Amino acid sequence: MHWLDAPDFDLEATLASGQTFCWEPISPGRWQGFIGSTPVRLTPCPGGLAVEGTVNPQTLRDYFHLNDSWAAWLQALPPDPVLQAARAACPGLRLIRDEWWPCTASFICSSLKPVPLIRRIHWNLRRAFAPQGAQFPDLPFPTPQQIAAATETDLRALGLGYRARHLHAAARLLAEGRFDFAHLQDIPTAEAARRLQTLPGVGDKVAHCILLYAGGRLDAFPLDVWMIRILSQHYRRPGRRLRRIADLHRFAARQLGPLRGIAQLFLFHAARQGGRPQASGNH
DNA sequence: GTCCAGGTTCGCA
DNA sequence: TGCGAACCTGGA
Repeated sequence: MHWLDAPDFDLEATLASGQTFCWEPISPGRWQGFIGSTPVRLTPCPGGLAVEGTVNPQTLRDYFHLNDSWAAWLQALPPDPVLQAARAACPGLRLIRDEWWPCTASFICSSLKPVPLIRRIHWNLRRAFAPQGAQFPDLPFPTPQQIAAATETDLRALGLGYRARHLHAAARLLAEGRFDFAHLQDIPTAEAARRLQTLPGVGDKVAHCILLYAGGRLDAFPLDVWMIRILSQHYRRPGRRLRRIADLHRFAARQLGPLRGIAQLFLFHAARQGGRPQASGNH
């Protein structure tokens, strides 16, 4: 057990905010999970975290952006009143940085599921592909090869529903080398999102989640029902309706700037604290 | 029993 | 292009 100095950091908000599903609560406030393939248990303490595990402190800091660049990014966000209110509502919220495949697989499973159920599916996958009876920390996320080798029926039994077909097909593309996350590195975010959408079950929203939460693309902007509602409620200009996804992305870029992924994190979290979004049909 | 959840895909104008 | 319906499932 060691100690990590982390003032102004809200572990609970960060891990429960739906960015990552690689963590599960084990008792009030206490979480266990994985940074990449490294198992960690974290307990919040005044001014920081108690850390169980062999994780390198710098790795932990990078994962939660507990470093100088975070303050600089916050400084660079636009002085937008709605965004400032959202930031004030949860100043300790941070962006995390997961690995490509667990992040992608989890978000393929996320459609029309609330966060706790997505997390359950994620951990079902870890447990289903581990040796019988294995427990934390011996629960690595299954590889694309492992998931591709399973059947769709196997996956459905883990609570995936119709998403099983998508996850299985996406895993096959990766296992067969027909899709490689490395090819996303040096291309613009919009192009990277288009390439990610060649994976079954990955549409615009999920692609942007993957780019923000695994790719570290701060200009990725997941447009879910919450964000669409926020944009239309707070930023809509009279007489102009934003309907098309491309229009919404352009509008978000203008309104929230190149770090709009960070802005999204706060806006989304603040909106969720406020209650359910209105039913607004499919998007 | 009914409704809904951080969406994607498919078919059809 | 753009719209609407279908899709699994668990929890309120």
